[in-house]
Amino acid sequence: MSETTIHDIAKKLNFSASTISRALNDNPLISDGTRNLIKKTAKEMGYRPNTMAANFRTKKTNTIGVIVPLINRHFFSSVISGIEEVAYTQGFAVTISQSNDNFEKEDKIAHTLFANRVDGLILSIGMETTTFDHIKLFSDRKIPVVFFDRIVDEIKAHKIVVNDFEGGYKATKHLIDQGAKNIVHIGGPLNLKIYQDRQEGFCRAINESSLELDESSIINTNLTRAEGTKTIEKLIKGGKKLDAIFCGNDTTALSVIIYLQKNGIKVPDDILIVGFSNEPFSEVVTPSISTIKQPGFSMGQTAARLLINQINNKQKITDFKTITMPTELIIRNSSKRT
Amino acid sequence: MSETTIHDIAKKLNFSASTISRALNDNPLISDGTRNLIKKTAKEMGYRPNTMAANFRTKKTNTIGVIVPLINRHFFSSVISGIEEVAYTQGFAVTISQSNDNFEKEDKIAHTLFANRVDGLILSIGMETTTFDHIKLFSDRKIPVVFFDRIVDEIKAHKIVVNDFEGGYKATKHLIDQGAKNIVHIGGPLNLKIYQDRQEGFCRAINESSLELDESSIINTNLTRAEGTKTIEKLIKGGKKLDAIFCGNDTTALSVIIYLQKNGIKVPDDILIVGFSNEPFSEVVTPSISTIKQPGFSMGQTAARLLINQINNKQKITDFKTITMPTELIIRNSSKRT
DNA sequence: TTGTATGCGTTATCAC
DNA sequence: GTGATAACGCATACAA
Repeated sequence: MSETTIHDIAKKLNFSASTISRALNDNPLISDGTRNLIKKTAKEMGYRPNTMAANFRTKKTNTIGVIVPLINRHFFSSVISGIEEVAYTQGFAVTISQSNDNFEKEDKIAHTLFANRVDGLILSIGMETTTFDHIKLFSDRKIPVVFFDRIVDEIKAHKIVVNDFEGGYKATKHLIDQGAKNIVHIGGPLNLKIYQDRQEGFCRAINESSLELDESSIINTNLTRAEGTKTIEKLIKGGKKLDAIFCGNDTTALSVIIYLQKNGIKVPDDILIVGFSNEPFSEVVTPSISTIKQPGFSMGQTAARLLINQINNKQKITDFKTITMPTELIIRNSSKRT
Repeated sequence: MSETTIHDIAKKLNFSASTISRALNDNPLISDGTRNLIKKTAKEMGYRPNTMAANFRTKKTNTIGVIVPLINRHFFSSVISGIEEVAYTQGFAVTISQSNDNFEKEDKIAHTLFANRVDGLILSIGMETTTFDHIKLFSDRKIPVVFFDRIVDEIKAHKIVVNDFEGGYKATKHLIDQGAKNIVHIGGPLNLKIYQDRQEGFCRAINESSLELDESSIINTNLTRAEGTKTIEKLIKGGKKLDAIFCGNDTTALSVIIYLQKNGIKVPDDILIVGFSNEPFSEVVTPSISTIKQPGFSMGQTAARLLINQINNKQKITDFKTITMPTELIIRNSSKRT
């Protein structure tokens, strides 16, 4: 019933447990003969290493903790997929949690992951998160942390982002190039840097053009489908003059398009729309949504590589880099002036 | 530098380590006074329990292992999301891996999860998997296993599936009710039981009606976008008489719709379409795609609840149940006879 | 090249 | 109620 341990093998072979341990870990001190014998016997006896015991002993879990706002979302599951792929080849397990954009949950998850002594943490913070003690828990103790997408300035760590500024700029510039004169930006909450950056990209593009930057043309929401609908409704019913909208994500773009269509306003004929993220649906809705592509999978790969490097190279890192992945403007029908 | 342990607290408070341990674990033997004192001091000293040590001692990791073919896919990420949600509320962590439908990887993942002594395993097997020693590793040692979606007959365990037969039946019946006379089924590879079942549902519905079941009306593909396009092209160019198609998944339905629209054939006016899975895009494309909803999220929840029940109730289970989650026909525009 | 001794931090079994 | 002690399975410093 009970699992065989290295002691069982030792007894059977008249070796000491340390020899068994060394042989199984390919320690070069052990002679080929005994190593082979030990490995063979271990297999015969159905030996399965108790990683828990080894972890406890070595204070290494070979586990990476991941916190995302929501697993079930294309961008995040792509990132997770990329993380898992790299982690697997490097012998790391991946423990995943979702914060649901709820600070309390994020905080609790972080503490749990810490208590489980994950070797490193990769995360994208939730929308409510404004304090970072739960992250400092890790960084203070030299446990590597890598941020992606929704990053945090206050904490020194490697960060993987897409160039949100560039994305916002490109999207807006494209609308201007299409002849839009009154462009509205429905953006995300400004406590998240990505939404700040997208918004700044928007502002820059406007300012570089001959258009006026109008405060009332920037609305910040939580970028859900419901909020998107409410926001566009308020704009339209309020008589806001607009001929183009740069939305902070595709979901918002979608809700806006649906609302407009329902109310007899044509996209792109009357109002041009650009979204952000290249969600799978954006390609196939009618009209297809112009958007900014974020390379989720390779962001995950990069994050994992960076983190594992830190885990393996114990020497402390002095210069943390922020890797900015390029964005790509995908022009589809929602923004094509006919 | 080093973490404070229960011994540090014990020394400071002149208690024994056991008392600290008991107090921290709310053992009723400890008096309220000392418990409060200990908890307060623990907090002050920044004590963080070393879960690794506790796990090692108790042989419980409070961790659930999950293996899916591909994380980055809506159905699977939904299931994972459901698993995580339940696991979190019950105090379990979730370790996730993707097999990429590769047997070797699946095997290696299973062994790693076992070595890490996960308390239970939830999985959907890969397309290449035909032997199950890597799963028996768990079941032989009474470590609970729950299968979902792609299940295995050979192993006794709880299983969560959707009723694919019922789904196929409902979809086809709906088309018949809409007045379709020549219905084609573009189905998936028959080595996977789920596609067999969907196809059987199709056949049953046809047979129960006044329509003839025509062998040439069933085409099996790998259900990719490209295959879908090729298949519908061949049908149309071949002059196949058809007024409705039941597609094995939404992706195929989408590719069929796009092809038909490009070729001046109207959906649903000329040809009715029903898909399968309720992918996010199916709701928002034009025409919106009628489909069969698979409750991924609640499948994940159910799987996690079942697994955690087994983990907590040590007594061995004799009757394993296969839970068949109901499918839901979602009627949208692609199949509404106008 | 192999063996001996020790300890990781916690919980469980006794004892008092 | 609380304390002393052992044990979980493994890896490693030190010895031989």
